[in-house]
Amino acid sequence: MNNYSKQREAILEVIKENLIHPTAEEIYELVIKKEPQISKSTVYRNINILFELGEIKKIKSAIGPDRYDYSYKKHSHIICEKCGQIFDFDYNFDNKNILKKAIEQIGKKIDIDNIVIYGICENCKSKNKIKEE
Amino acid sequence: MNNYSKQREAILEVIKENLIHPTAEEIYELVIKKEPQISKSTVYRNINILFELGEIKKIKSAIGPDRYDYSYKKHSHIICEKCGQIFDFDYNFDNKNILKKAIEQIGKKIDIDNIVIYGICENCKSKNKIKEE
DNA sequence: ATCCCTGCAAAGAGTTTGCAAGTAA
DNA sequence: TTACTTGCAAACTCTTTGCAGGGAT
Repeated sequence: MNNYSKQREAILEVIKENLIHPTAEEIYELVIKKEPQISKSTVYRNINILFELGEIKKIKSAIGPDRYDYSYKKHSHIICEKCGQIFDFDYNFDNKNILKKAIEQIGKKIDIDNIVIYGICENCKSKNKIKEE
Repeated sequence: MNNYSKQREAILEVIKENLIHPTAEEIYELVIKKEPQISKSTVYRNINILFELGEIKKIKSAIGPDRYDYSYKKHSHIICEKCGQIFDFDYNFDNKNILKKAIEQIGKKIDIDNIVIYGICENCKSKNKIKEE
C-alpha cells in the first residue's frame, strides 16, 4: 500500500488549501479542476487512505455527508445539530484528566484523537423561537 | 404535530430500556416484538421526531449508521474510530468556560448539547501494532 | 514481475418520501 | 372533520466494490 499517484497528491492539496471542511463531493468538485479525468471512487478511496494515514481528520457532521479537515494543527470542532455548520474551535481540554477518568469508567486506555461539541447555534435557536410563538 | 400513537410509545420504550446505543435497525428489531406490524419507516420517522423533541440523543458513530440514546441523564460518549464502539462517559466539562471561548472565537452563542470524544481504543491500538510488525 | 493505482459502472448501506388509508383530538 | 400517523414501496443520498487496464517500484 501507498504508491505515489498524482491523484492522491491533488486530493491532499485540495484538502490542505480548502479549510472549509469539504465533503467528499466538494473535494471531488475542487480536485477535478486539477485532474479533470479523476473519478469519484478515486476520491473516496484516497480520502479513506489519507484518513487511515492520519493526514486528514474525518468530521461526522450532524447533517449530511462526512466532512474532512487537514490535520495540520490540533483543534476541536463545534457542530450545529440543526444546520450542520462546523466551526473550528481551539480549546485546551484537560486530556490527562479525561484519560484518567476514562480509564476509571470504562477500564480501557483510549488514544484521544479529537473532541467534538454538538449543539445549537444562535441562528437556529432564534429560528425555533419564532416557530414556537 | 405530536398525536399519540402506540408505535411511537413502543419505540421510546425500547430506547429507554436498551441502553446499548441501538441503531435504527436494532430499534426496529426490538420494537417489532411489541408491535409486530410496525414498519421501518415508522421507526425512522419517530426516531427523528423524538430527536427533535429532545427525548433522545443522536450519536454520530465513527462507523456505520447513527445510534440513539435516551436523554435521561447528561453524559458524554467516547467513540472508537476503528471499531465504532461507544462508551458512556461521565465528565464534568467546564461548559461555562467552553461557551465563553466559543463566543470569543466564533462570535456566536452555542447551546451545548453534548460532547463526543473520538479516539482509538486499546484493542484496536494493539491490533495495529501487530500489523506493523 | 509484482503490487498498487486508476476509471467506470454496478452494487450496497442507510434513510427519506409519496401515497392512500387509518387513528387521534 | 381536520390534522397527524401508519405501512408499503419506491426513491434518494452517500459510499464501497469488482473489474480490467495502467503506472510505480
